[in-house]
Amino acid sequence: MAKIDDVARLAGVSKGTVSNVFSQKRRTSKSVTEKVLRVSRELNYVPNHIARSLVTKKTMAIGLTIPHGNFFFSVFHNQFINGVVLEASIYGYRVLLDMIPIEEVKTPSLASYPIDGAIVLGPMEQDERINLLHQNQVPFVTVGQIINDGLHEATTVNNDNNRIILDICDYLTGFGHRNLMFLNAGKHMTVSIERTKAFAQAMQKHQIELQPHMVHYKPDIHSDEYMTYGYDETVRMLGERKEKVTAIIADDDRTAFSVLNAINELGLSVPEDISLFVICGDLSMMHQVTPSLTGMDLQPSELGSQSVKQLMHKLGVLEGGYPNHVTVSSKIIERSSCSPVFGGNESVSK
Amino acid sequence: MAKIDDVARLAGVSKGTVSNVFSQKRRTSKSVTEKVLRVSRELNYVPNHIARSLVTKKTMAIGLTIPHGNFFFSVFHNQFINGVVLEASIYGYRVLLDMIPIEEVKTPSLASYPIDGAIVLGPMEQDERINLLHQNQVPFVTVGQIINDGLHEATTVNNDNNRIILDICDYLTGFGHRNLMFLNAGKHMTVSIERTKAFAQAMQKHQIELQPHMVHYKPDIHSDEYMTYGYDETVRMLGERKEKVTAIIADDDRTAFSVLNAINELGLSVPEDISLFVICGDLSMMHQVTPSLTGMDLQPSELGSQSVKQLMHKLGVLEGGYPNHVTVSSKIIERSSCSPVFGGNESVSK
DNA sequence: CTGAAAGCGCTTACAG
DNA sequence: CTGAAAGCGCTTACAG
Repeated sequence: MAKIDDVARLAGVSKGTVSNVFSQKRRTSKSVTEKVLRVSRELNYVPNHIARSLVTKKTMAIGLTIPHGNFFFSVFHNQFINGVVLEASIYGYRVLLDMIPIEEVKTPSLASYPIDGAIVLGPMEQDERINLLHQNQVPFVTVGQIINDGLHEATTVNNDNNRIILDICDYLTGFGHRNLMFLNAGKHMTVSIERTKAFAQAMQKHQIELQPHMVHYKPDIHSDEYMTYGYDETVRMLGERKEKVTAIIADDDRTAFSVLNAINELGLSVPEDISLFVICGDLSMMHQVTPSLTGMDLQPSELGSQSVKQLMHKLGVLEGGYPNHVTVSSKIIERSSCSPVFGGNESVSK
Repeated sequence: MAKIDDVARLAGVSKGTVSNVFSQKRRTSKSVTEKVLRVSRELNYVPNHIARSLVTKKTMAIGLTIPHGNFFFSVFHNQFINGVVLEASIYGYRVLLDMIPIEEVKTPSLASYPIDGAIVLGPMEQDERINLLHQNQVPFVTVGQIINDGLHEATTVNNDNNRIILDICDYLTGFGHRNLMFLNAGKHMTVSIERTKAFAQAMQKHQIELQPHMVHYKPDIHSDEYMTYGYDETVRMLGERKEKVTAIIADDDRTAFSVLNAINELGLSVPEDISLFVICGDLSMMHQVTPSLTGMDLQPSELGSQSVKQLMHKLGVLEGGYPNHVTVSSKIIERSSCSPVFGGNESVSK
C-alpha cells in the first residue's frame, strides 16, 4: 500500500500538499492537483482512514445499538436500519452495528468505541448501553423515551405512544369493542411502560374496567416463549381461560401473525369473531396477507433518519438549533382485520 | 479523555507497561497490573482504538455490503445479518454496514476502508463492489457464486442452487404439476443465473417444454414494480394471459405474499388451484400465515456465520486449512401451500 | 518483568 | 498556494 510520502516524493511536492488535494481543506493549484492525482492513481494510493482519524478525531462512523440477543429482529428494525443507513450516508457517515447484548461482551469498553456518536434503539428502564455511552462520553440519541436520571439532557426521537394507544382504543371502542387484549412489547422497555400507562387511561376514558388479562408483555428474547408469544397468549386467554376478548392489539408483525394463527386454530376468524390490530409492521406485507391487517404506521424509517439528523446536530455536522425531542407522527392504516363487534355490544353481556 | 501518558505517569510506570496491561500481549506483574488498572479507573481511561489500529493495522471490523438501494430487505437479509453479527462478535469483530449503492457514493474510496475484510452478499455479474475491494486489497468472501475472472481465487459460501431448483421441481412434478412459473431473483445476480440454468435442466429432466412465461426476474430495486413483483406477474400471467399455471415458485417471502394476494384476488386458492412454493423466507412467519407456506430453508443465518468463519481464516484469525468454497445445506420444509394437481394431469390437457 | 525510543500515516498550525 | 516540523495516542522491537 502506497503511503502519502511515496506520492509526495514522486509528485515532487510535500506531504501537506498531497493531504490537501485529498481532503480539499485548502485550495491547491490545478497543475499540482492533477499531478498528485495522477501519481496517486499510478501508485494506487488512497489516504489511510485510520491515520486520518487519529488526528482529526473523527471516525465518520456512528454506532447503532439494537437490544437483541438472538437477533430476531422484526420488520420494524429492518426499516429503521434502512432509515439510519440512508440518512447517515448523506453526511458521509457509516453505520457500525453494535447489537451484542452487554452480558455477552467479554470485555466491554476494553477500548474506546471507534465511533463519533451512537443511536440507541428501544431504551430500557435500566439501560447499560446508555451508562456505557455516558461513561465513554460518546454523544448519542435514543429512539424512545429514556427514564430521565436528572443528570443529563437526553436527545430523543419517539412516536407519541400515548396518542397512539388512545387512538387505537378509540378506534376499537368505536366499533363497539370493550373486551380488548393488548400484547405489549417487553416489560422493561420504556415504550412498553408508556403504552401500558396510556392503555389504562384509555380504558378509564371509555369506562372499561382494566383487568389483568388485558395487558401482556413480550417474554425475554432469550426465552423459548419469545417466538410464540402471540400464539401462546391467544390460546391461553381465549382457548383455555375463555376470556371474552373481541379485539387484540399486537405489538408487531410477528406477534400479529402468530395471533392470527392461534385464532384460526381455535376455529375463529378475523375480523368476524376477533378484530386484530397491529402496531407497526411492514406496510407492504401487512397488505398482502389475508385478511390484510389494520395497523398503526410508526414510520420506522423516518424514526431512523430523524435520529441521524439529531445526532448530526449533536456532532456539529449540521448547523442551527434543533429540538432535543422529536416526535415522529403515526397514523392508522385501515385494512380489513378490524370490524364492528357482531351484534353490537353483545360481547359485553353475559 | 485521559491518555496512556497520564496513566503511566500517575502509576509510575512506562507507557509500554500500561499498553501491556490492556493488550495482555506480555505478562505484567500482579502489583503493576493492579496499580495501572486502578489509576485507569480513576482517570476513566480507555485505550484509544484508533491509535491502536494505526500501529496494529487492524480495525477489528468487517464490512458487510448488501446490494440494496432502497433497502427493503427481506427476512433473508435479516437472518443473514444476524448470523454475521453474532459470529463476528465471537472473534471480537464489529460489523460495518456498507449498503450504499456505488452510484450514490459521491467519492468512492476517497479514503481506505476502515475494515479488515468484507462480506459481499448477492454478487452480480459485473459487480463494482468486488472490483473496489480488489483494488483496495481488502480480503473478502462472497455469499453466492461470482463469475470467475480467472485472476483471483474467490472465497465463497453458497447454497447449492442447482440442487435446490432440481429438488423443488422434483417435488412439484411429483405432485403432477407440469405448468410451473418461477419468479426468480434479479436478473443480474449470479444466484439468479444459476437458478435459471438449473430450472431449464429440471424441465428437460421432466420432459417439460420450457416456455418464456415460465421464468421471470425481479425488477430493479429502484423501479416502482419492485414491491409488487409477485402480484404483477401473477395477475399478468394467470389473469390476463390465462396461462395454465398450476404451481408458482417465489423467490422470497415478500414475493410469495404478494403472489398469494393476487391469487386470492383472482378468485383462486392455494393450494387447491395453485401450489405456491417459497424459496427461503422466515420459517416462523411462513408457518403463521394461512395457508402456511411450503418452502426451501436456505439457512440464511448459517450462510452468515459461515461467511464470517471463512473471512476469519483469510485474516489469519482462525488457524488451519479451510476450503475456498463452503456449501450450506438447505431443505424443503413441507407445510400446506403445495398439493397434488386436482385430477392428476388434468392441467396438461388443454 | 519493565523502560526508552522509534514509528504507524496522516493533518495542522506556522512561516513564507 | 506550498513546505517543514510537530504531533495525534498508541504498540513494538530492542535492551536490560
